[in-house]
Amino acid sequence: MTLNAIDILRSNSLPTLLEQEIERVILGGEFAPGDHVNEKELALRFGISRGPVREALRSLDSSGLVEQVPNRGFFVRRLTAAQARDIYDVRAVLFGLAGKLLAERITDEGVDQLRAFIAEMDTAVAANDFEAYVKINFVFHEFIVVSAGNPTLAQQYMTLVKQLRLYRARNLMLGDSMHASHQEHHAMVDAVAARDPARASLAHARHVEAAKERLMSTAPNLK
Amino acid sequence: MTLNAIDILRSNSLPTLLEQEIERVILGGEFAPGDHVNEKELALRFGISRGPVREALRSLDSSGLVEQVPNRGFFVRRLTAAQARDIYDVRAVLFGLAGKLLAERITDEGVDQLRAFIAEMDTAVAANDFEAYVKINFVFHEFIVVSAGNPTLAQQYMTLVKQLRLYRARNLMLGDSMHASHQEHHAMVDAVAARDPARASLAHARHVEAAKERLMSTAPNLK
DNA sequence: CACACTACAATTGTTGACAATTGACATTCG
DNA sequence: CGAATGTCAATTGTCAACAATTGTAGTGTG
Repeated sequence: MTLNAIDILRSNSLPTLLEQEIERVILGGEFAPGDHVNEKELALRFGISRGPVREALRSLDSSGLVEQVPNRGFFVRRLTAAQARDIYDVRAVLFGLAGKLLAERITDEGVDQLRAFIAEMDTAVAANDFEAYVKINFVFHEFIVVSAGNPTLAQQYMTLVKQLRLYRARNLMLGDSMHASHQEHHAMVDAVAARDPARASLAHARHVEAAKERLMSTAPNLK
Repeated sequence: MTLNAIDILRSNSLPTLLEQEIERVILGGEFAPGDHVNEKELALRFGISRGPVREALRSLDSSGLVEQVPNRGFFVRRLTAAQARDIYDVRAVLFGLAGKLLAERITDEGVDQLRAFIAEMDTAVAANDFEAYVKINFVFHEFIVVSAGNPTLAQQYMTLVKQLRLYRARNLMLGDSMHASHQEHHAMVDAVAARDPARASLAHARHVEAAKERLMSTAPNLK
């Protein structure tokens, strides 16, 4: 089901669309953490005035992806290791809640979908296709928090996932991390399929905690 | 320690200050959920142009306090009972984490401060001074999440607390709720003072869950 | 050579103007 | 009388212009 252009404009204004586009540009790696985000260039690039660009950047500031410095402009947020750790801790409890809610409400079709994600990631792991794994992993996580049925939870969780991409972009995931990570995915889905909220909550939270430890062990610097 | 005017402007731009001011106006009850937030009037009121007002409102949109409708403007967010429940669920796990972290790192001075808050609320409860209780309660909660030492947690938690004020503004807290609420505060602080992370986590999460039940039992409508 | 000062281009912060949209009200028609 | 249409004021969305700020480069001095 696709929206036509009129419907798109009816439900989105320029700053909203811009926000998504700039977010894509930032998280896509075109900007590094700490990079200056030039309003004028962005306005030229999208063929619009600076007003809506500033509005979009304000939103991204609130989402924690950029930081505004008065009279100097917006900069892609730079995360310290300590900040990344903090974000992971919050993300872990949120994901634990998502796992619990999911186990309480999952449908048979939902379990099938989760298994399908697992199979896709199995394939990527077997082929050592890191890039494919990361993509499916993102969609898998998003599916989980959206399916948990609590929009506030999904929004807060995805905000943190995006913030962490600012940190992870600097640190490559190692192959054995991918394997370990995926073992945890199996455990998560097994718990959900068993409709065991406590086990699912624990498996989900532990997955994020383990991801934190894996990431921090490959990036020991505190600053 | 007060900043002089130059320092304030150095570290804040107009939209940032405006955001805080508009937030105060909204949460202070001047606007009801669903009310239209008129850019032009706000600009006149603060003696500035509409540009910075729009930027500030964009931020508040990202924080979930207002909602933007294309070509119609910004409206104070209206929460359904189901949405409020979702927010409470997320808030509960966050507060649980805050309690755990606090129990792990609280100082003797910190415990004294918590006890001081409790004493103040004891006084308010004994005097049936609901208004004073609500104020101290807010500061008490803020102190807890800030003292937990995880800025991401504090920011996400306070964002949810503010959002819930949009819902609670419509529902008065009853006297017995205040008494029950405060019993839970005692349990929370006892667990933290005992440096028992698991007990503190449980007490904090339960407090928010109980607050949810109290609020929902006084507002049965789902819309 | 290092530091201080000056000039200036680039950028940010804000403003007021104009075009587009919407809701409220009045008028017309069946 | 109710529904449809037209009008218009208020407001939103965006733009370009201007003032203010900042960083950089060049120059002068000890």
